[in-house]
Amino acid sequence: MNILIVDDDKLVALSLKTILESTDRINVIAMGADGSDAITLFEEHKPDVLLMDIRMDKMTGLEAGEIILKKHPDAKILYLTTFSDDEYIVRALNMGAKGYILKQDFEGIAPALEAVMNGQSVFGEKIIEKLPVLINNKSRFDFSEHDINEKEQEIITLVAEGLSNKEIASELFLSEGTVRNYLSEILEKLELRDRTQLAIFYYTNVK
Amino acid sequence: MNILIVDDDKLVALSLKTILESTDRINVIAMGADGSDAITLFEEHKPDVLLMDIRMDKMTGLEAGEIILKKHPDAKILYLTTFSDDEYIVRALNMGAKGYILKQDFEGIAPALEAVMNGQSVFGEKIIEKLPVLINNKSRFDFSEHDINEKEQEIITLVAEGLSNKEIASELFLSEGTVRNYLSEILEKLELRDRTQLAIFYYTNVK
DNA sequence: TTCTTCGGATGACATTTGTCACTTTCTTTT
DNA sequence: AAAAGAAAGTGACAAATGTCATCCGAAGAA
Repeated sequence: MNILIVDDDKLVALSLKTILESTDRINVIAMGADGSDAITLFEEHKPDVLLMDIRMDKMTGLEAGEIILKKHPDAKILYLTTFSDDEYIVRALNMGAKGYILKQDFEGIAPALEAVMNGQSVFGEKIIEKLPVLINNKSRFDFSEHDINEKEQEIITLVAEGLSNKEIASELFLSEGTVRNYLSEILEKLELRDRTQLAIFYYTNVK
Repeated sequence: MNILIVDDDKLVALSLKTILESTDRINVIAMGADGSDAITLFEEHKPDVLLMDIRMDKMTGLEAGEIILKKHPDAKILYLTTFSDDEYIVRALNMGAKGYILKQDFEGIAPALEAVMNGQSVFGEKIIEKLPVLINNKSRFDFSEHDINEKEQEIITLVAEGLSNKEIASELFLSEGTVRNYLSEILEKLELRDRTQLAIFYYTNVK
């Protein structure tokens, strides 16, 4: 498997090369330092996978990627970056990049390359967590971190379905007063004012 | 790396096992045939990665995944499926699955598992192609079709931001009573009961 | 000029909601 | 057995909410 590495940080590029070449299936055929390098080196070597940084002088990895993909729609480009900017993720996805992983977990780059080689796409942990947000503005919320117990979660769900306290009570076989007490507790824990804000919270942060 | 395979098609499950065990780093510790198997076997073996089909009798892989992830948020679940249904992809992403790949390219499953093991997420080619569509497909609600005028829209927006009638009134330089009247009108038009349902409506249909 | 419409406002009313203090009952802990 | 917690409930209260009939003034339409 022939890889082209493009990164303006020589140190990063070199350590990547070292790591990747320690595996026997991967061969680094060339290295570049910016977007225009990426384009010329890609043309010259036709690597199986192009492993490229996003932020670079002269031409960013995204621009270079767009140009390369226009000419070679099957090019496999795997982005490598230090931060996870929403804009970048969307743009990379739209152009048809094969993945977007964070430099920080570079021990995992070799298998990621293997997967890309097999036609799959790979995303780093931090990246994938953002996808639900991008898709429908929903992110996952960890109830346990806010001391929200099982029963409270049920109530939150029902509030988010638009039920009244009375309806929730009969749904859960509790008295209306109890539901009110629970809800009051929930609102305090989440620092919200009323059930509407809770529903909003649910739809913007949970699920 | 210990893997749990769950698929109701014995043949598929067996060939997966064979393929995966031909690599030296992967060890299949157990196999199940439906969602409830997945849950019990997961509890019993605590596999590094759970490789699971989506469509199964009794309990689907998605339901099982949700249950497992509720108890073990760090569980690594990789879905394996024959088709690429939008609904499923979104649901899998929302729950926090580590990937979603098509059975058809099962030669690539081993590296996908490696990548997942390294904390990354892997998606099949056909799957990732759908993501941009999903991201840009935020359904938009056509207010004009429901006779919702300009002012009413403003109020809806503010309700969806969690403001009280009083706050909305001062925001819009109206009296609280007027806001109440408007809101009452809106609720009737949209056939909703209260502001919470309106907020929910907003977050599920608008934007 | 009247008539009508429309945006906005009032006031009154019944409900719903959120808060709080306190009780009961059952289960754990000590 | 006594103490300490949960889980659930009660009653009371203030505030917010939703509904309705009605009113007012300005802008158009007849």
